[in-house]
Amino acid sequence: MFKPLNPILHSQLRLAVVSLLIGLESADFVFIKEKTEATAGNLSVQLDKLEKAGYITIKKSFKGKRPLTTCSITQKGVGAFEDYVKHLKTYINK
Amino acid sequence: MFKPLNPILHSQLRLAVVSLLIGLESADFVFIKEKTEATAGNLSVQLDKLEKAGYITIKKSFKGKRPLTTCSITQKGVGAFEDYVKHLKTYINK
DNA sequence: TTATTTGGTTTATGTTATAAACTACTTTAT
DNA sequence: ATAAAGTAGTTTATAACATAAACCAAATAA
Repeated sequence: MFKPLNPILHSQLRLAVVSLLIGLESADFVFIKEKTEATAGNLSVQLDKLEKAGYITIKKSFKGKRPLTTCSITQKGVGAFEDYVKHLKTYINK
Repeated sequence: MFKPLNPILHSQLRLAVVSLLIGLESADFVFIKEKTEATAGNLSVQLDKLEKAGYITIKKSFKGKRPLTTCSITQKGVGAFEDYVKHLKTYINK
């Protein structure tokens, strides 16, 4: 009846990040921070968890002289998201 | 873009409980426990939180000689659930 | 040159979720 | 009658989580 929800995605910020990255080639730290209205600290931590779960990849580089952190969703991440949504529906469809 | 999710409902078990109670006149502790597959301890704690939030009412009585805990959703609970689902959609509709 | 801003990371703290242990009683078996 | 097992929960201890605050390194502005 109530299928277990993936705890990695059952977090407001991590879900927002994954949701944002879906359909996007990639997005950088600052962009994600602005869209999700997260604090930098929290975002840093949660991106790490998503990466460790294999749901996103994080690439570090420089834009000019400044550090640039670029994130992309992986196939595994897309699959997990779709699964999460499917399971969520067992909760929200009355 | 990403509306904040009500933290009281953004919990697997509490969401399952509210989801279950919607459309039901009432349900007792054991029934809810079975349907949600929660442990009794966790369920006890989470029902308490839902009651303190005003989302459900809890009535204690006896069925024969045994204690009976009966839960019903309140109007406030129904409203919060509907709101939660609406906000969730900002996350899950791509 | 010192102050501020940018782009983050680390750390400390409070909150949450959960299982395990416990309470209080009832029913069943001996 | 008494011990063992079952029912219906609650309380408590612990681990996981979310978050803000403090921090770091470098760049830019004053």
